[in-house]
Order: sequence, then structure tokens, then C-alpha cells
Amino acid sequence: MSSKTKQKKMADYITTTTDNSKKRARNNDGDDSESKKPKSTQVDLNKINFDCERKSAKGLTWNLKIVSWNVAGLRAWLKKDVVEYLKKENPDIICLQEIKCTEKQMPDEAKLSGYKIYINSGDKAGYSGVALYSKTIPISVRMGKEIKELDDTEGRVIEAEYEKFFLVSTYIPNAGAGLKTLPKRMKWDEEFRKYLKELDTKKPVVLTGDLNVAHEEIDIANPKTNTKSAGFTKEERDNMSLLLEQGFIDTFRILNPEKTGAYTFWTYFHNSRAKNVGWRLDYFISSKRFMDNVCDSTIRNEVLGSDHCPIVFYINV
Amino acid sequence: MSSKTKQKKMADYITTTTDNSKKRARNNDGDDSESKKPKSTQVDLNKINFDCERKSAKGLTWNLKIVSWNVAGLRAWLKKDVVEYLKKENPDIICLQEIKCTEKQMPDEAKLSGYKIYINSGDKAGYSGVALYSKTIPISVRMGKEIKELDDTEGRVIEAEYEKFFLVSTYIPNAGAGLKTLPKRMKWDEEFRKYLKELDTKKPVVLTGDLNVAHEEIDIANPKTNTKSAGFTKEERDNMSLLLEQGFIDTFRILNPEKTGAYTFWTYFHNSRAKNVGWRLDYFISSKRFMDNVCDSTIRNEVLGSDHCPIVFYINV
DNA sequence: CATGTTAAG
DNA sequence: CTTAGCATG
Repeated sequence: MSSKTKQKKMADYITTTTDNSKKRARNNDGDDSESKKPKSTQVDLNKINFDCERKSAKGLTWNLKIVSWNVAGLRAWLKKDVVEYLKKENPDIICLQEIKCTEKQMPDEAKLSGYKIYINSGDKAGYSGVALYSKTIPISVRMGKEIKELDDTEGRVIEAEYEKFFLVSTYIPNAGAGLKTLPKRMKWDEEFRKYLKELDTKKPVVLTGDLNVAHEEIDIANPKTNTKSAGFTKEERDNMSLLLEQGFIDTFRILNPEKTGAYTFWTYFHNSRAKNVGWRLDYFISSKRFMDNVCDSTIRNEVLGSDHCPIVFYINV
Repeated sequence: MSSKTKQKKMADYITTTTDNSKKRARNNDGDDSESKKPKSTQVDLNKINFDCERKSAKGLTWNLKIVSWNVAGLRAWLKKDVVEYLKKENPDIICLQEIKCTEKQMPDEAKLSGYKIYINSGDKAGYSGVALYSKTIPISVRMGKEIKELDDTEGRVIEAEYEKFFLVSTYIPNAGAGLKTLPKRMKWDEEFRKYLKELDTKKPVVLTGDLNVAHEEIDIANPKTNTKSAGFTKEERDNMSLLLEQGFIDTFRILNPEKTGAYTFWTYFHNSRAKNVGWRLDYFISSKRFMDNVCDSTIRNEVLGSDHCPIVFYINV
């Protein structure tokens, strides 16, 4: 049974695509002859296998696909043929982090038809912000600011309840240059850990997003020179360990225990991406008891659009 | 006698071109295959007549050419084939306004060989700033901050003394959105007028640059709708009249009394330049008694590079 | 609409 | 290096 047929039956019955298409009725005296083609900033998408051969522990084929992507500014990201990619990937749920815009600022091209869209954009303009796209309407949705355990004024968390699991998409605070916001991060990690522990008592949890930490040495290209860098301090790594000790699994790593060079982020400096000098900062973390539903957890390292790449989670529910 | 021969004998005996060429020795693993050609942003320069047929009142041909240009950010301006234009224009003196950079920030491409370069960059980073390029070394040069009559902390004035005249290049303060800096502008105009009056007692003065005022209705495309706009208020226009009443001449206008549609600035909005919805804000103003030396005062409205175009002054000295 | 900041990553 | 903000024009 192909994924296409599976996905077809879930899609297209709901849309939030507004049609007040912000037509730029501007004072333009017919002088737009220059047709600036932005020249494809995307790789050849035909080389990508969007399906997944792996089965769940119970031998079942996936029937739900989740994509997570730190877009580092949704408006700039949209200009890089990312919608074409998303259409081919065709996930049931899309989690975006660092959208850096409000719902009002969101261009129409971002309002993918077939998805219900939830946005938590936070207070500071142009900073942080997360979005969740879902083909099916979740049982319930909570923004970070509605979650009592969290102090989320910056648009860092969206929680969506589905029949078999909670999905939590997050953009965890960066510890900052010179680690100047490491204390804020430590506080966040603690609160977030408690929140997930509590949530996990109700129903299995799938946590995804930019956790802003490379957990182990295998998860970063230059472990030795980055022990004082935001995202690879002992403090942040230990907090990730604490989270996992609460009964959560790093799904990519458990499926690929020895795989090196598997990163989801490369700084824009020094051609890092071309050299694969990267970090694995984006994860699908699953409640241990939900692992039987997991088919695969993969990294789309070819796909361009921001300094992070998308990651893909295939499950059977 | 061609201007080329004339200019040859003045040129090339002085240069400030430093050769510590800021070579970007960067961590670049041979991945710069993309050779991004910026595609010509300039018009066809061969269509321009860089010479001037007009003679001075005494029947003499020009032997000194001055160009003035508000570049609206020298670093961005440099990317628009402007050096190619300047080489073909080949002026003896170049006055630039709104360079928005310091001497240290100035790219090497801006250090045109054959010219001595003087820079007044002011305090605020990326704001205002003027430069003067001269093939011959002036008798003396004063920056605005060295002129006692002026309070020039923003990099708005360079004064150069030549044998027969003073050249003053200026970028006059904009009255601002909602005219919120009109008081500052009024104060500046008064001080500047006094300064020029004093200077004019010593030697004839040529004032050039962005005076940030369209003097008369003929100097602006939409006089009726701009009476409350910075650059066309009664206050600013009256101050320009006061300056002229002190014994100065608007050289372009005296040579072209009825010429309409002659502008040196077009806002970037609404395709103004393509529609020639512009303002004449850039001038060559001459002491009345120096008018006998003036051959022509022209506008290079075809030449691209900023929201202003260059203006050219041909004199015999 | 364009330029050069700034803060943040 | 890149995004988005802002102030200024």
C-alpha cells in the first residue's frame, strides 16, 4: 500500500487558506518588465525518497508522517522553493520553529491548503515563534502561554493532542553568545522537563523541534572545540540526558546508534554545510512506550531553506 | 583642444590608492564556483556626451570639471558600475554625499587612482558623510567640524580651497518625516548661510551637493502636493532664496530658465524615476562674480547608482 | 523601496 | 553569514 493512497484519504477535506489574497494594488505604471526569476535555490527533489521502507516493531507500515523544520525566518524561507518540497514530502503534520513572524505577517504562500494552521508567535517582533500545520484537527491544541508549567512569552511551544499521543513542537532557548543566556536556558530546561513528565502521565508524547543541544559527541562535527559553545555545554547536554532518563527516547539515535555525520544544522559561516561541519539539534523524542509505533526517524539533509534541514518522523497509529 | 588632453596633463601624478588589498583569506574550501555576475545595473554610457560645447561668458572652453553625487550609501553604490561611469566622465573633482561609511569601511574599489581623497564621515555609524576627490591637491581643505561657524558633527561639509575659488560640498540636513527635524534644518541653514557669506569675502565660492530643497515650483514634479513635504516647505525654499540674495547663483537654472522636468532625485517609491516624478535637490551654486568662469551646469539624469543622479559643472579657471 | 544599523542566531 | 528589526531618507 503506497503512502500516497494512505495520505490522500486524510487530506484535502479541510483548509484554512484564506482567499483575501492581499493583492498589491500598487501605484505601478506597468514598469515591471524585469521578471526577476529567483533561480532555484533548492536541490533536485526527485532524488529524494519520500517514502519509508522500515516497519514498526509490530511490523506495521507507517500511516502518519510528521516533518519538523527550523525555518530561521519564515518569510525568507518561503522564497527558497520550500513549498515545492513540502508538497512532495506531503506530511500529515508540519512543525515549524523560528518563524519570526506573526499570523498577520504570514504571506499567503505559507498558508498551505489542506492544513489547519496554529501559530504561537510570541511577544518580541521578528523573534522566535512556532507554527503547527495539521491535516486533521487535533483533539485540542495548547500554546506555550496556556501551559501552566511554562513561562512561554516568546512563542516556543505548541502542544497538539491526537488520539494516540501528544505532539509537542518546541524551539528551546539558545544559550547565547558567550553563554550569556545559559541561566535562562537552564531554567527553561527544568520547567520543560517537568511539563513533559506531567504530560506523559496522560498519554504518550512525541516531542519535536529545535532542542538547541547536540546531545553526544557523535552529534556534532567538532566536539572538542565546542565545549564552551551554546548547544554543546555540559549543562545543556546533561539536561538532555535528564530528559531522556524520564522515559524518553532519541528516536534517530536509537535507530542509528553508530551513524556519524548526521546533522540537522550548519552555521552559515565558513561554508559549514558544504563541508558538513554540523550539529544535530533537531529531534523526534518519543515516550518509551510509544516506540512500538515508530517506523523511522530521518534527516533530510539535502533539503535547503534555512541553516537547519527538515527531519521526518514516520509512525503507525 | 579636447578635454581629454587637458585632463591628461592634470591627472595621474598623485594617488592615494593603498595596495593592502584586504585580501579575504577566509576558510573557503574551494566552493566558490558560483561566480555571481551582478548583471549590469548601469545604462549604456556610450550614449552620453561627456564633453560640453558651451563656452564661458568670455568665450573660453572649460578646463575644469566637477561632479557632485549623493550616493545614498557608498558601499551599495559601488556595486552598480559607477566606477565605470566615473572613469568615462573623468572629472577633476568629485564630491560625494551620504557615503554612510567611514574611511576604514571604504572598499578599495572606491579609492580611485589619480585622486587625493578627503573624507568627513561624522559620528553616527552608517549615517550622512561626505567625500571629496581631487586630482590636484587643494591649497587647503577643511572639514565641517573645523569650521567655526558650523556645528558639523554629522559629516556634512568639506571645503577645499583652489587658486581661483573655494569649493564647498555639502549634504544639508533633511527636514524629516512629519517635518520633525525642520527646526534643526532651519538652524543649519542660518549658520551655513553666514559661513558662506564670510567665505565669499575671501574668494569666490562654488557650493555643491545635496541642498535638500527644491527651490521653485519648476524644480519639482508635484509642487502642489508637496508643500508640507521635507524639501519643499516654504521655510526651506525661503532659506534658499535668502542664500541666493547674498550674491549666489543657481547655475543650472540661470542657464536653463524655463527647463521643466529637470530633476536630480527620485524617491525609490512607485517607480518615480521611470515616470520622472522627481525633485531638483542637487546644485552648483556660484558666487555671482565667478559666473564669468562658468561654461555649463548639467544633470546626468540617465546615470544610475542611487536615488540621486550626478550633476556636472564645467568651468574655466 | 533602499541603505546601513542592530540583535540574535 | 543570515534574518528581521529599526531609523533614516
